[in-house]
Amino acid sequence: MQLATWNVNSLAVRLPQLLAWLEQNPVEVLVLQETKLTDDKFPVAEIQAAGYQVSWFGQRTYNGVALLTRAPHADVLRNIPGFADEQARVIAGTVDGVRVIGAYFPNGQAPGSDKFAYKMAWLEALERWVAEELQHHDKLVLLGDFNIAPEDRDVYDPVAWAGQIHCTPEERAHFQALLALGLSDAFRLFEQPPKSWSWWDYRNLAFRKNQGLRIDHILVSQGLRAQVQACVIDKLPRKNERPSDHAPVLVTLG
DNA sequence: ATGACTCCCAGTGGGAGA
Repeated sequence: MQLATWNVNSLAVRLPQLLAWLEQNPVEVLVLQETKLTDDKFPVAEIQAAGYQVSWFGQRTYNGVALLTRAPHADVLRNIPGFADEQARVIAGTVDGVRVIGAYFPNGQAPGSDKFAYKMAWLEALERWVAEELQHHDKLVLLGDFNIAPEDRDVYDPVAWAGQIHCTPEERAHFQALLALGLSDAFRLFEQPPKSWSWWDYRNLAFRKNQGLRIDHILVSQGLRAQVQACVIDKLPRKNERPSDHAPVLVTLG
């Protein structure tokens, strides 16, 4: 069973790339972020034609998430229960006995800003909710665009990025808090190439120079950890014409 | 270098992303 996450940065623009990618990577589960589509504009027919059952939750201009599964999924939740949020950032469902939570974490913009405070509040709410979900689901995967680089080795220039958004001690403490719930960073269960990133700035020829961050993650519960066989970042879509700035991340469960 | 690119909504520019 393969699960993947991909921030597509506008599904309206990236739909052809998504369908091509799914042909090459017929994963059982895919969560999308930054669809940037209101629900009435979601391309449900195209995605169903590709062989997926899909739930979606969007808004115009910003945010927007979706859950695609080959098998039927149930118990769909949109956003974090008990956390009033005007932004469409979370979609969860259960498929093949696995609780899947796809999330587009807030960017935070800059430490000290209102958006950073929102990010902190959102992270606290997420942790409370995931802790509760873990009480009901032994097999759980939390995956998406976390907008957090957990360690300096996840940053191409950790000195320049020290204390900057995605790299602040506060954000990294929240990432550790998620791990402390019993989740494991699937990517770090394996030897990985150094300088592995999941996002590269559109500017400055950053992809060509491999200047990026690892901010898209797949966290697995203890009940799944022994089943994790591989976790990789697929850089190929970043080489497309008009690519997303993020690459998909995939995990393989045995 | 307070930039660089891309997307969106807008409308001949500006905000946001990361």
